[in-house]
Amino acid sequence: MQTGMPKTPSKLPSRTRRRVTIADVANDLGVTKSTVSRALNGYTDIAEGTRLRISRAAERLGYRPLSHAQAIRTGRVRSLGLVLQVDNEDSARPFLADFIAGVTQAASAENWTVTIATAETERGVQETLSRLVEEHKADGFILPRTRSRDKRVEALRAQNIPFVMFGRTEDPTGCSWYDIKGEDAMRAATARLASQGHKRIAHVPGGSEYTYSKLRIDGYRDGLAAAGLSIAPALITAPAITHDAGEAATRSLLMMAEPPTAITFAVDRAALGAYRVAQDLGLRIGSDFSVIAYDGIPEGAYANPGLTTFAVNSRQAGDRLATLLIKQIRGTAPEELRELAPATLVERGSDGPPRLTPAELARCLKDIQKT
Amino acid sequence: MQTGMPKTPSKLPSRTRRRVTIADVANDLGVTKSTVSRALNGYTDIAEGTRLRISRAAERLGYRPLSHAQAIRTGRVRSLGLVLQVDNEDSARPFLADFIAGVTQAASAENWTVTIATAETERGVQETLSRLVEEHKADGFILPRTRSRDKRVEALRAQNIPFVMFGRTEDPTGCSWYDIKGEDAMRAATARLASQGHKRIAHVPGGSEYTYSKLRIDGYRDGLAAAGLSIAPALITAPAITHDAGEAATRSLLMMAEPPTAITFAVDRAALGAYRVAQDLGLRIGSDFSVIAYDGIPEGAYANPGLTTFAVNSRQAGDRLATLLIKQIRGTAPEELRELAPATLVERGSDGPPRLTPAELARCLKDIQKT
DNA sequence: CCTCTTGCCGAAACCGGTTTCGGAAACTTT
DNA sequence: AAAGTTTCCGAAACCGGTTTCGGCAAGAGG
Repeated sequence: MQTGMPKTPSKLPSRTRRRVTIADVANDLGVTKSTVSRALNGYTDIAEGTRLRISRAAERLGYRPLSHAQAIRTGRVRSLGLVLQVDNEDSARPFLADFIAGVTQAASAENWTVTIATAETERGVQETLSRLVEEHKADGFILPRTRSRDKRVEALRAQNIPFVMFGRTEDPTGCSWYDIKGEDAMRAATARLASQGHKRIAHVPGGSEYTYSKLRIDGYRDGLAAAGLSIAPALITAPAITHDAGEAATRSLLMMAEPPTAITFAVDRAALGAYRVAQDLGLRIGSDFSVIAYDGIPEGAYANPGLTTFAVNSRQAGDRLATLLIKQIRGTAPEELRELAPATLVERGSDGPPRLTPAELARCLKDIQKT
Repeated sequence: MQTGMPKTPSKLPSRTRRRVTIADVANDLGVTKSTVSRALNGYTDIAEGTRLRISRAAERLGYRPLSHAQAIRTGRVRSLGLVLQVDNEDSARPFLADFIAGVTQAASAENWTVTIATAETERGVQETLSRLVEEHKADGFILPRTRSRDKRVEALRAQNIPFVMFGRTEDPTGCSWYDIKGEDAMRAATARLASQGHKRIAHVPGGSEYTYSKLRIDGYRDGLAAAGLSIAPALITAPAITHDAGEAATRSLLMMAEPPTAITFAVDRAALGAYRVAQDLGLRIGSDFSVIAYDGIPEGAYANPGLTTFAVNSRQAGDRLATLLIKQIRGTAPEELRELAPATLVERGSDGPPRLTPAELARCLKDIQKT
């Protein structure tokens, strides 16, 4: 028996033809690897002529450094990490493709890649993130859906690993973020409804664990105040981010002695729940009561009447987040990497001047109940 | 001036605390790196006792091999590549989150990761793929949306790089795939409609460049034949995969002298276009004419009446694809890695026995046109 | 003309692993 | 007891890059 046989594993991929390595480039020009490496990486102690010869030779030979070979010395894998939480409920996330497109596009532009992973639970996300960190599969992370108190943030901050948040958080020390000014959107929504003549405007907030929810409530309150309307705590319902929850919230609002003639929703999906209520009760959205929401999901366009909403540009968000993260990994201080962008109003048919006063609406609803 | 200064770059991340390397584990036990490596990688020339001591020490010290450090010797980065084409039209892909969840879950289970990238055009995909291949960012690739003649397949096959397709292709040599039996679904759809009493059943196919389109047409034809119905070429429209195209296709069918009383759509989204036609003409879907489609997008549930459709399990698809790909990378022959799965019928309200005969429907439509 | 810089590059170490090779010790076999 | 096998592990090379260190040659300054 031959002794040179491997004792077990080893099943190296049968490379069709060997890669072009840095040594090949060096040999081709009669210089050393180190010279090639420095020339290609912008060191200043290389003569301009040499640099040119080297980069041309590299080009000609089709040399591509292996990022994992570089990583072993530099500690950088040139990859961004993205861990998504995919719950069963809202796994159908329409923005996702756009968001990912934005992230990968910005990464590609710098010749970086994106390592993606998913988990179902919050804990799962946490574990997956740790695994990626431990194996150093990415140089930094993009954290979507930031919570007010976010364990991911705490973990990464403690280990001094670069990250950017999509959304803001309670304690911003050492954090970078990109976020949409949801508070401005809700303020504008309320103002718009007020100027249409609505006197009682309600708000259905999003999940209370997320920062955005609080911000949008603030915006709603500010809008009321600016319009000189009083702030009735009863007009803010329990959080609702699903169809069903939105439906329930709408019903509870219309059941009030003095129901609102307009409802702002922190989230489109919840707003679509209101359509079911309207259909059920025979009310017309946009006249009997108005709805303005936030997100800009495609279903909103197909609803009848179309949902007036503040749309966020997910692709741009992904793009900016990746860009900010790369900058941070390259050394920019996190505090300098913070961006806010506005949501854009998409005017459709779900809002308009109120046909009825709150009292009239209440009476009308009572009539409907009887039949 | 100190000479030890770097001439330019070098900005190594200030590691909080040094990683545990294989050398640390070796020193801890007084053995060599090579022993640790072989023990941890299942070589047979390591005493069982030693293996145990080593793996326990590794565990205790929290040792995690860096995959990129391994990759430099083994040529494997333990990562799956996924390049998505995100066109503007259908960037909102509801399955995507599920699909990605499936892929990443299966990858994680084997301690692999997923490298994701996107491009807008077919050429862009091609280029992105090449880049990932050249830099060896992944050991193999998952190709969604396979075309009958697919350049990605040709390129990867030529370079002998592992890949699996979501969908089938014209020339299957050296190919692995996972696919849903769309042909069976369409056959079943046609059979179902025939058994409900429909005599004229149309089909709106998907994009002709994709294999699935041809297969579904085949299924539709088989279904007609099995039901003893004649196959009229005029009942197969131009391809339609969007809302608008589906609407146009539906209109053209209803405009016929002898219109179909049932339409099968290769794609849900196109089927939703039929709803607009129905609303426009005051027809009732499910009685005036029936619709059965394929895909199982969430919007189908919200349509009125709900869209009867054959749903595909995207999550499972992603899961299986990743699993097959990993097997292939580990050495299984591609030809042995082929799987087909059925779509599952979701019965909702868009189909049912025809209220009218084709002739009556035609007359009815003519009446509507006049007014 | 001699020393001091400076510019530029080669030699060699290094990064964290894997794999080859060979040899000492233990175990069989004759 | 000698010779042949096995078992198990250490030494060292290797993978493809990056970075340090030092030295030669050319130019600057005295």
